[in-house]
Amino acid sequence: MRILFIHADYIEYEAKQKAMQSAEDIDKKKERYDEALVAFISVEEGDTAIVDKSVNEIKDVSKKVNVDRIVLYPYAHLSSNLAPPSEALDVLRKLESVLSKEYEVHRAPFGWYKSFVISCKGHPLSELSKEIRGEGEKPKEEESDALKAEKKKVTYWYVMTPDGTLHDVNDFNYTDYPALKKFVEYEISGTRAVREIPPHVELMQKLEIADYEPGSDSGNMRYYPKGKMMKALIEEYVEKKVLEYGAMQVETPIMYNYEHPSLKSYLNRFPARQYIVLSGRDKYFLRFAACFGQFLMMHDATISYRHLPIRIYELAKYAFRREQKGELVGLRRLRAFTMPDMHTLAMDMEQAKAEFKKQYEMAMEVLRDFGLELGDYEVAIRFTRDFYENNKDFIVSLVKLVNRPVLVQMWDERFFYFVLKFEFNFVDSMNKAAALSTVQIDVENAERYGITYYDENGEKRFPYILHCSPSGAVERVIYAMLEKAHMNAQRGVKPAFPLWLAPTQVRIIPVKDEFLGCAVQEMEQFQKEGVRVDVDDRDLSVSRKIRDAEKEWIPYIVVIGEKEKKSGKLTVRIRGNGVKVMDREELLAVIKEHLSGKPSRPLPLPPLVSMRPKFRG
RNA sequence: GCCACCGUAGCUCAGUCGGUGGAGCGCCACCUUGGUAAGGUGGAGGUCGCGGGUUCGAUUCCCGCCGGUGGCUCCA
Repeated sequence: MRILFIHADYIEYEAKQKAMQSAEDIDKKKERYDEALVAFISVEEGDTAIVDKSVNEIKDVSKKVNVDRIVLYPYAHLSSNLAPPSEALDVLRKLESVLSKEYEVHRAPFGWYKSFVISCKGHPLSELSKEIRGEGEKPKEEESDALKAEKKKVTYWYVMTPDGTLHDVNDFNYTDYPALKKFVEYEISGTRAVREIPPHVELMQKLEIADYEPGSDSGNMRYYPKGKMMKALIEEYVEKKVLEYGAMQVETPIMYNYEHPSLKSYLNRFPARQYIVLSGRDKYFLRFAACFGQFLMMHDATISYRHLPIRIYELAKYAFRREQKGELVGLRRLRAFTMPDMHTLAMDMEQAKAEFKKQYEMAMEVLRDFGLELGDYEVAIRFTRDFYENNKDFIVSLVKLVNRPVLVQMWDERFFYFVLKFEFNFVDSMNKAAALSTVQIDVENAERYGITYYDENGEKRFPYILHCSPSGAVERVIYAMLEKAHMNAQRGVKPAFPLWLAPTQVRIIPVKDEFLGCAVQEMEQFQKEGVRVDVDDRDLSVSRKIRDAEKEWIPYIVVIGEKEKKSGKLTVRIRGNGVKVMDREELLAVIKEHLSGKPSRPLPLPPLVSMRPKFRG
């Protein structure tokens, strides 16, 4: 059976004349139905056996478009393998009677030439065709171009273990890797989550990190002082990392001309997801990654094989993707986001692979410094069959580096621009996955952009290009940290940020006003050492101030009163780890150990808590 | 983009079967000077998301829009 569904504002039809002897007798020739799901149906040989299945298909579609009125419209033109009219009418009547139990069902007369007018709603689900077959029946082979293109997309899913074995995703034993299981489900079938606000959204607001900005387009956030500081630190950290790795930092424009030939052919590969900027009569699109500017720069550069590999880096601030409304969530998916983007030109596949592996290791280090360890994220490695056949050991070596099973996706033929890609994916408390770090080996864009280098013989050649974001979007890193903290809290572990990212690292609480002076003196000692420290000078009880500090996830809370003034020691409440009496130097040593090698920034808010506005509630 | 639900004080929410509203937190003032997760009293604060419609009268009912969330689709 073949069905063409149209979700219609209305359909009108009129039976004109009988098309066959066995046409139904009818009393009313003209009908009109509003707000209906119209099913144009060709009944094929043997369909009597699959009436139930067809009913379910129709119900399924009705549910998706949320209609309770169904019009069954006999339509022979969808198939060249029609059932005899008597059988067809019988099947249609059965459909009608079964569906009538739950829906308002109308059936257009069978065996008539009819005129009709239909108004299709035009949303993505409003036009849909289905072919329904019984078990064991095979579709007729028709090798259209579209089908061939579809075939290229044939993808194979596996789980690869560190010993290099490819396991069927359905047979793999996930007992020790529940998050991998969730990730695999998310990738292959999508997940169904219960209805609730994502935990990180509540946290980003409560902690005054980021918030929605109704005055802008959706997916463009505001960042409060604490959030801005965290973002800046993350950016500085990644930047330091890639510069140490050997990248050259550049800056390129955020908007590009629609008509530029290289850009045009790149854009045409993808559905329109750009922000458009009109400047006078010219049309520009906002970049969705830093590729464009860097590729155009490399196009104009003169490069020798002796220079390779060369790496250029830019913090794409912002990258813009006009994602669909329904896809935007908190900090997980945005329309404007900050993405560290590094491109490496490699002479040949060997060099590309060597770089790929180093960047993979760098990405692991980067995530670790954000407090995301192996096991907090799931690895996906994707490649073409060709690449796999020629580089099995290389791929296995990547899996060995993380020493845990990873999701593998393999395509028969290349239909993206890359032959190899990995991502580190964070799986959140709602079982949604989001890609963080990624590296890809691009075999297509050097040619598209005319990026070349001169080889030993002075011949122009196209390099391979690696795309690398060691951390993924900065906002998404914060999302992952917040979600991890939330999952910790659910397990009874106090949620916290890595010390180097905590907006306040040490809070000093004077027991009463007369110790405020001591508290401020103590604060200055910590300030001198570059620690983000503040004093809660508000007229509140000690326990109240402790409570507020805990709610801010402050790692070290120092209470100062009579005792401390006399002894010169500090009473320190260590987050999640009780209260300890220690020397200032001792505490400083612990803090400095955590901070070594990380960028630092001053306190994002006034040092006296009483001087701070509330940005939210 | 589609479907569904939601939008009341800065925040979290209650309420009005159509007659312009309330609590807790926060804020302000006063009292309290405190020892590791909420000290007390009082006060100010609202175009009930925005725009139309119905009505003598709309925060409440209807339509449209904006924003948020979930699902679908999507995710270079």
